[in-house]
Amino acid sequence: MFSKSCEYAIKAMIFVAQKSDESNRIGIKEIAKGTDAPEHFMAKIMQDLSRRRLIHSVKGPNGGFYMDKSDLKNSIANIVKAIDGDVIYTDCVLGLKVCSEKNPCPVHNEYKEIKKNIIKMIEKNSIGDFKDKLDSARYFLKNNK
Amino acid sequence: MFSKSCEYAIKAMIFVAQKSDESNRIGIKEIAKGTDAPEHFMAKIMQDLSRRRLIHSVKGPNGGFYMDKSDLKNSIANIVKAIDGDVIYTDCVLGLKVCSEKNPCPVHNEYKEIKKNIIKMIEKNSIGDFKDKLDSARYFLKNNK
DNA sequence: TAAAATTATGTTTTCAAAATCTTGTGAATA
DNA sequence: TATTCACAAGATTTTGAAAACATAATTTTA
Repeated sequence: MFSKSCEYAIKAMIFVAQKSDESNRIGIKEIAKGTDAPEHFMAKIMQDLSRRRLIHSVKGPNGGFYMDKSDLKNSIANIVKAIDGDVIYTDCVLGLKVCSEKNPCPVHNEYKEIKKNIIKMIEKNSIGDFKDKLDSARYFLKNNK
Repeated sequence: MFSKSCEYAIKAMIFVAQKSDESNRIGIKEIAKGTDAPEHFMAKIMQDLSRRRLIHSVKGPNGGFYMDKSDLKNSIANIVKAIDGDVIYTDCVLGLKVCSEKNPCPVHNEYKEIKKNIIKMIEKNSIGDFKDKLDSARYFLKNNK
């Protein structure tokens, strides 16, 4: 569904949303630990996210990543688009280059509804929504060992 | 969603369903051409499918692949399971090793419904259904050049 | 014996992951 | 107050493994 990078990105965004605010930043090491991701790989993903202005970062001592109010309003879809592009919006389940109403693959109509639901799911949910969920402590970003 | 191999497998199954019967087999070259797939790669996939008894094959002159009545009853799900295993049934959108009702990721509940629809889609549709669709000539297995 | 699937092996490409180097920033200190 | 040091993100490169794709040899059978 999503690339590994994208999975990590979503988890990281939710994690930072929950753990940080403007005056309380959080470093890569913690983010990697908290999301069960390889540190260096996560660093690269955080760079992408910050370059695309989905998250704020501060260098130097006491620096780190944080999200402000407007960052929290970003939808999951914005993250997905930043990392994976718009493949989820355009791709055909059977991998046809062109798959449309005029030129449908055999499963096009069946999949159309599903795709609609997927898009609805990632667009209607904002990072802020998940912050609240995680606060309730019934949801997880990694498996406890 | 599905692996490349799995996409090819589904296309090949639909193609053979449409083009062959017990006395009229179809060779790998034709299958590859008809589905826009690399010939040798497709050969390997056809082997898998035949080893798992989702399709029939005959060696030698005038040999090839074909589907009998019971083959046509196979669902898309059977192909997916044969090639990709049950990842589609068990995997978490965010890549958690364990993601369940007891231990849900933040998007678990949202994705649950979507997964249900995906499974319904691949289970309710048999290869035979798509054979009919393709016969109607409004559907495509490859892009015309 | 020729046609076709089957088997085995090899190459290329892609992607996740790791390592390393660079840049910017705050704080201590001489 | 200028200098230096340490910390943390930013950027680039390298490595490893898996997936995708290709070639060649081997059966099987009409």
